[in-house]
Amino acid sequence: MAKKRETDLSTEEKIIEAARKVFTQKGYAATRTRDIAEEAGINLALLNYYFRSKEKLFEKVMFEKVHKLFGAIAPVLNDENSDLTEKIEKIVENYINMLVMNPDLPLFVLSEIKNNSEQFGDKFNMGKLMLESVFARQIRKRRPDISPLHIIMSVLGLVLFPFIGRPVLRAIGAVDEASFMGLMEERKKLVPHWVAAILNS
Amino acid sequence: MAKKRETDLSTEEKIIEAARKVFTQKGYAATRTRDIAEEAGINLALLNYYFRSKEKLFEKVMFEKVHKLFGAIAPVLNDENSDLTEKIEKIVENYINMLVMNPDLPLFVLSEIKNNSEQFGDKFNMGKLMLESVFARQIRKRRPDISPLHIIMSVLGLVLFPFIGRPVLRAIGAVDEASFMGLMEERKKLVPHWVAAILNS
DNA sequence: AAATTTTTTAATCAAATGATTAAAAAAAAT
DNA sequence: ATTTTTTTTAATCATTTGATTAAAAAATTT
Repeated sequence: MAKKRETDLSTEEKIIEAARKVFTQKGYAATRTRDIAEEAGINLALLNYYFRSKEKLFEKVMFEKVHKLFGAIAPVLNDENSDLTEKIEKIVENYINMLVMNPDLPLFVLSEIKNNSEQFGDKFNMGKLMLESVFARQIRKRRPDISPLHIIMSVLGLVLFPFIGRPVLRAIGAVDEASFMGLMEERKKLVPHWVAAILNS
Repeated sequence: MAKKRETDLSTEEKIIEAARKVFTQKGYAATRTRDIAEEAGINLALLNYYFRSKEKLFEKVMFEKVHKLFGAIAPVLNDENSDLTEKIEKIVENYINMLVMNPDLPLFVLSEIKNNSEQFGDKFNMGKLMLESVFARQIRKRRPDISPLHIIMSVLGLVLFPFIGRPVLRAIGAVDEASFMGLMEERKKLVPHWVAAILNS
């Protein structure tokens, strides 16, 4: 049995890096394995040698992306040592910092999940887990009169939607890249204020 | 030259109705013309007889969908006879009423625009038009200290995002169809309140 | 250095898919 | 009723695309 050489990792990493780029840019269905191979600068057969199929490669990329998207909120959900205000500040900051580096992430992940929602059914109790989290409990305590889902959807909408709508805003010439990112920086402070106002309304 | 018969419209309408359904459900790339033909209960060649190609058929559907999505906000933008509060109420109500009937619309349109943003470049000044609308002017008057884009993104985020995130919420078992729609009904009253709170914050 | 294992490639396959063609069926016009 | 036009279908094409195979090249082991 041979040891792994640097080139092994390098080639495999070149392929998956290309896959990240092309899948995120065009979606699963519109991506051709040849696109990925070309982007990685390797032969098509090599892609199937390292990963068994387009779907297997996609699953790897998708797994990463899903974790990146939900990783911004997950560690905050059950933190017993922060209050509601602090949690919201943390979620907003985590998300915007990550999304500025990965602006296409939400639209990619949400689209692919919609087209393949069965695969995410194994996380059957993730919904319950979210609604029984410390975060949800703190929301309920502050506003027993409305569903915590309303607040969660609102926070996520205020933070994620600009990135989801960004392609349209850019297409119609409403913002350029630089000013969009400037607005997102502003939103790190604005959104927590606004959510506080919502919780008091 | 022969007159058009009822069957003409009926067949053409059967095809485009099937196209609406399949394209919206699976997106352009994942849709096969055979799927549409089967859904319409007609021969594949007939699809190419009525519409010249998959792309032409898609353009027809896409045009409708884009207009449906932006039609909920467009007539309100330049209404001189309503104040900011009334406009927000109207936008929220229009949108939620329409989205309850077309929950997949936003994710579909935003995804397809992202993958084909060149085609929407002809509406080059639509961005300027939006930022010079009566609506934008009224926002600026109320809050000269922040970009009206912040408020517009926030209203749209609060209204559209729940529908964009719905596939995930359903996949993780956080809501069933009925309770989701119930929440959206509640949001018709909640979101205008919240936006008012944001504007005062 | 020789043998073995791992990596890479060129060539090719088989299935899927958008589209066309030629002919039949139906409808409309004469 | 006959002719002409329009609609529909079955069969087929050509291209694309995911995947495989057999052989070469490179690296590793012995």
